[in-house]
Amino acid sequence: MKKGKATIHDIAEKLNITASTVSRALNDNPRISENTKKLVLKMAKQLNYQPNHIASALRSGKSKLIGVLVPTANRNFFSSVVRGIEDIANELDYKVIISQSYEDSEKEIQNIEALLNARVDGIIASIGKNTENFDHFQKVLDKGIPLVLFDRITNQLDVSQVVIDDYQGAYDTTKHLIEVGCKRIAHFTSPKKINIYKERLRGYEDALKDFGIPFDPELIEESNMQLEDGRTSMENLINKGIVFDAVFSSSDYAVMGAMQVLREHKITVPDQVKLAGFGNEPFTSFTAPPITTVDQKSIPMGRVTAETFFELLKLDGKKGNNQKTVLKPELIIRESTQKSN
Amino acid sequence: MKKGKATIHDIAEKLNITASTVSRALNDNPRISENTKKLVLKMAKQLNYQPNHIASALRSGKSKLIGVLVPTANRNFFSSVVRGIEDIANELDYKVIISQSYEDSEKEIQNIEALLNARVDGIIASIGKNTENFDHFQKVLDKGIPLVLFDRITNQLDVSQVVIDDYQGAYDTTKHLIEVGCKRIAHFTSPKKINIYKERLRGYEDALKDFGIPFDPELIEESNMQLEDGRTSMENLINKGIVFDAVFSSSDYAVMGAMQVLREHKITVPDQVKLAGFGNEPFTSFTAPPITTVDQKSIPMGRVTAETFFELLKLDGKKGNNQKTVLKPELIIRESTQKSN
DNA sequence: AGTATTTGAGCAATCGATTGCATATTTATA
DNA sequence: TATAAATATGCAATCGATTGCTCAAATACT
Repeated sequence: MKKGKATIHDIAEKLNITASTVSRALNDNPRISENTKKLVLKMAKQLNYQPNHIASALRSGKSKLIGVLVPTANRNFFSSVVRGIEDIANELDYKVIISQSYEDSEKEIQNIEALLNARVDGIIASIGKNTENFDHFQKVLDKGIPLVLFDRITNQLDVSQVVIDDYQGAYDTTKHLIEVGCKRIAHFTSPKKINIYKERLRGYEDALKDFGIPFDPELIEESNMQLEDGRTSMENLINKGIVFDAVFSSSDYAVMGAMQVLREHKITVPDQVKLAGFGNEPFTSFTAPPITTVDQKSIPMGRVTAETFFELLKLDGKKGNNQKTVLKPELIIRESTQKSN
Repeated sequence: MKKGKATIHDIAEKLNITASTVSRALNDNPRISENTKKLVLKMAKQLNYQPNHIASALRSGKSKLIGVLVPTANRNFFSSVVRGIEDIANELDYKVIISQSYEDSEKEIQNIEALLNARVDGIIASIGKNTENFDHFQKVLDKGIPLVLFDRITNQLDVSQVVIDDYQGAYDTTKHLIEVGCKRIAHFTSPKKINIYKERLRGYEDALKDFGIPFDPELIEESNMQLEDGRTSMENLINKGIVFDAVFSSSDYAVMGAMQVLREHKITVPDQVKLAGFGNEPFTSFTAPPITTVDQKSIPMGRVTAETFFELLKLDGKKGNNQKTVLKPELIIRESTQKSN
């Protein structure tokens, strides 16, 4: 078959009208009569007409593509956010290009470049952990291209953003640990510049303060927050002989590592040490015992992010006020923080 | 700023040559002198020229976009395959549009439609579990658009595909269980039409046969293979009073569920029952005990799939022989199948 | 020197849809 | 019944890059 390419011209020809009319009819332009629209639609169906988005993108300057940049699609949180974004985007007839930075600054820069080259109408991004320079994002803003950041944000950019209340999540978790009797709560955090870890640390500190528990810097372990790092952190605590009865980790992965090390040392969870993570990665519910964690409301976050994005898009380059949305996280209490007898 | 749009015309003007020459120079066309090329490249850099892929796509009919359709990007296996694909694609200056079917046939059809509408140059896909009708893929083939399937394939389509040797993986795993002393090995599988589960079942059966262990249909549990299904399957076995000393599950998720139920029943792993999964999802290494599983070589699979795809692309619609690549899986032996004393 | 080749570059059409600016036909208003 | 206003459609340029064809100049070959 000859590439079944029906164009608006073919429709026009059959109907003895012009392509402009067909184009307008298809776009439901009010200047076209209902009758003509009906005819055009019918003929379009009959010819199995498929609009050529490329042509339309070229002329209109709108590609109907959104670039989504995430550190990795492989994390439940990110893939769920993406799903939320897709839900909204697809409703509005936009497609989503996902690209992954793998927490690599260099790749992040390249990906932004590539997305712009693909002529996306805008970008939704979550910043890689190791990114400390934000010029590539600033460039996007400078070009007047809609940009929304979610979760991994920075305040070095004047940009719309959607986050959860990391402070609150951390505060609630720490409070919960205190309420189940913990007095020496270790905290795993990251030395990286991204806000989320700082906020979680702050929530932890404030909860301690509010409940009259002294903050002890010895209980803070900084790392890259992967599973292996969690193991190392836990081994550090144990080897240094530091006394602790709980760990609140800013990452589920790290707390998982900690749990492994505890088990190897025959230290029981939750009896001797209670554990809480952050992120509600699926595996936290699989483990024995299942791990208390903070749900980041990923799908709502995706939807809100997309909505914010589309509002920005509507402004069409006109500078509006940047929106900053903060979603409430949810503490998911599981066995790992069960009160000991 | 005025959308900093430098076009080939701008370059041409500055250099007092025509756009055609610029275009050819940029594409390294042999009909253009080295000298001119050098000048063009220099001016392009100077004007910060960014090629408009949309325009080029319209004219050339090549969008340099590949549509990748996966059930969910949220699974380590799929996201790793995607990563492998991206690696190769980016090297060749192609971008990847990921779209997720969420194992929903309807969404799968829509996504294929959307990808075609986005004028991707071709599609790489893994079929959703619930898909039993393949017309939408056939349509892609009929249009002469390159299509490569990986992992979740079907033999109802005449198409290039990349899989791992599921049979071998299952055979090796079963053999391993037999070698560590198991005689009553249950198998979790799916009733779905996709090949992978059938092949794994076949590998399981053949290994039993080769080692003189009778096949017992009572030991086969069919389900959708999610964590919950694994729980149910395990409960079924226990409730029916079926004797078994191992489970080989075609899914890591299901085996995880089984492990939970075993623990609840105070049945120890690996002493009383040994467990093996399939997929090498990261969490299988987190659990206590870590679970023996089969690694599906996801990144190589992605790379091979992409390579197959690009070969197809080179044929440019000319019917070549469909390639079928089978990769060797790797049995990852962990504590859950440790020989009992 | 005279014709044949090769080399380098320009012209203009094209990809398919969109859109500002007419124009023609009705309908409404004075 | 003119004239203004509204309605429905056409014309032609345009988005930016690509490409078949043509042509001039330079080089090669009897």
